[in-house]
Amino acid sequence: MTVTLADVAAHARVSPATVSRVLNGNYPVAASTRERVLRAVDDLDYVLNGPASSLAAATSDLVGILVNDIADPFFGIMAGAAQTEIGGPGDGSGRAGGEKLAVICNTGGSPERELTYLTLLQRQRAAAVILTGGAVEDPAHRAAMSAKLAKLADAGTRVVLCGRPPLPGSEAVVAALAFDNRGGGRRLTEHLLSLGHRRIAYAAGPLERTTTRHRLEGHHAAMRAAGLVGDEERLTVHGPYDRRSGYDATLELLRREPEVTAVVAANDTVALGASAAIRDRGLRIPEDISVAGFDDLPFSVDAVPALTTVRLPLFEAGARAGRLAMGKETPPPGGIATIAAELMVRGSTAPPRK
Amino acid sequence: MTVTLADVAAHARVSPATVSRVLNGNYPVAASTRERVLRAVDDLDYVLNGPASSLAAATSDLVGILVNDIADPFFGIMAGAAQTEIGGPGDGSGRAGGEKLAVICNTGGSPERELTYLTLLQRQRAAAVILTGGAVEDPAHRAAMSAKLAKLADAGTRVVLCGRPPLPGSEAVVAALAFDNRGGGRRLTEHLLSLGHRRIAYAAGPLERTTTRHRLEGHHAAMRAAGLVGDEERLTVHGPYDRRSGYDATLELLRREPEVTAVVAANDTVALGASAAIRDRGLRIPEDISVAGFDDLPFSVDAVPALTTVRLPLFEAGARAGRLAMGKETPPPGGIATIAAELMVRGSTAPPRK
DNA sequence: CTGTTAGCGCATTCAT
DNA sequence: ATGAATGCGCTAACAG
Repeated sequence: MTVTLADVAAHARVSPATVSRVLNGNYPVAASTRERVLRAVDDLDYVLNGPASSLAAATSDLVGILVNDIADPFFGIMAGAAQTEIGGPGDGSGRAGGEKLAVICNTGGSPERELTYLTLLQRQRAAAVILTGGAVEDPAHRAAMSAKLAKLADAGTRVVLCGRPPLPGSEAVVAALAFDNRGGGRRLTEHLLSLGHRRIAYAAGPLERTTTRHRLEGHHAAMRAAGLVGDEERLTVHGPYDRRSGYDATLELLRREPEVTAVVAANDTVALGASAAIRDRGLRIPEDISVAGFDDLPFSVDAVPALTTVRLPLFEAGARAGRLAMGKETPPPGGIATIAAELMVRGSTAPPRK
Repeated sequence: MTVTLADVAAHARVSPATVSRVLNGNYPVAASTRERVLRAVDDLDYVLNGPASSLAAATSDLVGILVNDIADPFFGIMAGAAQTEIGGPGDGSGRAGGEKLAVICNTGGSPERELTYLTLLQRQRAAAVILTGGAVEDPAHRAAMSAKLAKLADAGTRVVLCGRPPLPGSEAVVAALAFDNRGGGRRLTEHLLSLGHRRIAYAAGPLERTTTRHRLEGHHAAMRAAGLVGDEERLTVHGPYDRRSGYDATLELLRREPEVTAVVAANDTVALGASAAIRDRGLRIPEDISVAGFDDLPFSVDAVPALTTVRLPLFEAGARAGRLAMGKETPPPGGIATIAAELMVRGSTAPPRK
């Protein structure tokens, strides 16, 4: 019923070994034979048996890309870019030659699912794994991740981090591309301070995430440098990276401190929710309250007023991670690269009212 | 170096077959033996060899989810929902039991890549495939897709369509969940007509996409019913489903017909671009020009003014597609279900100026 | 309920 | 440059 490599060999009047060599292309084969084999492949509509191939070769062409929330363009952009780089342009025939199968796995931000996906990819003998976005900081989970990544690396899987800080003590990782969340956060708050803001509230992300912590640390560093200390706890509310969270957090922050003149959000999506809350309270942006985000997602420039934020080169970082995973690019020195974050000043921030 | 099932069997003092049965759980095994085996698995830190397993069983636990553009939340939401339903809640141990590996594949809207991914999944002997979003209408590609899906189905892969109309003449498909794009498009334009609009421009999606065509047909049906005929060509501009396209299309439409009082966009993202163009031309929304979108993505309610649009239950549809792919839900009668689209009237549409 | 046996389809030695 | 033979690690009959 199903066509095998042996069928192709018979049809082309060569040995199975020759067909294998033609298909994998990593061995000299006479041009005429190759052509005969390829014609047989087309004639019989043969499709390689991936599992059999992977079993024999002890490696597969699967590449996993783990994301925290695929409904969030932050991850969609990175994952899509990585996949483009890995999948290659395709040969236009739909026949699928030596292509890797780059696949995206959505952990939903759950540490358990993250580990489960890694196990599943390990089971498939994945060629590479890319981990994107902030990591959960729980020590037990960190240890479990280190161990798992080490095992993957042992089995020949290349591990790349994208938008995630390097795991201390894990030489398993080929390369780590870390965003400068701390620096971006600091410059953003410095911008607000330079406008004259002093009472700045922060609608933060989930507590135990590296991304959350680093952005917040940058904010605090700027505040401290301006001599603004002591109100950190009161002017910070944590929540998920979604619109609703930004809305609720902002209402709570305004309740705690009605004199707030600026709200910094954990990311652009949260900033959208924050803006809605501010407007629903009858306040104007930026006249009454300034709002700032982080990431510079595509919709941010279209917010009204346009959102001041910190741009992360998500597409470029994802593409680079893809190349690193493919071994198409040499890793940065020490395996670690910090990716710059650029302040984007737009209409949502302005000097506070007198 | 690498632990095999035989090692586990030796360690647990049972036969390899018994270990296999414990791991797959689809065969009676004495509780005491099972426990012994599981302990051996943990002791040796054994991970099943997926390729070997798939080869022997002639089926894998891979499920593919194809999307046109993963950076677009329209797809991210559906894909994430499907993946949640397929991956299951996880057992919290990260050990990965009988889980399927649900993976997202980004075609970038390219027909070639769509076919390539299907071949790759076919090669992996995928358990199921979910195709999301509009299809390309080129006849050659349609034929190639039908043939490919038939082959997949032959090999035991379950095929589910989500947000994509059924492929005529393809019984390969387990179920097709189609959005009521036509009905939604019609009701949206009827809403504008009822407000008093007559000169309505349309910033459409890519020409050859089913989604584009159906939404446009709904629009035309409403216009025709109102006796507005003849200006279709002049008041329609096609482009990709992105912000930039909406911006450019709207400038062009305003150039062609300065008296336009409403712009309907192919989707919410395009509507964002359209809104920006309108504002850049010094016009107000909705006082000077009304704007409407499609999909009701999360950010649409936060646009200023909030975007009138057509809500598609993306999460629910994706989840249902996931269950269908898993065989956890019985397909709709005839394998086809139409998913209702709900008009969401918000601030971006109002009666035209006198 | 458990053990034995025989492939699954291919890549890769070795030969030639 | 090609062919023949071996085994990758597991599942699925079939016995018992």
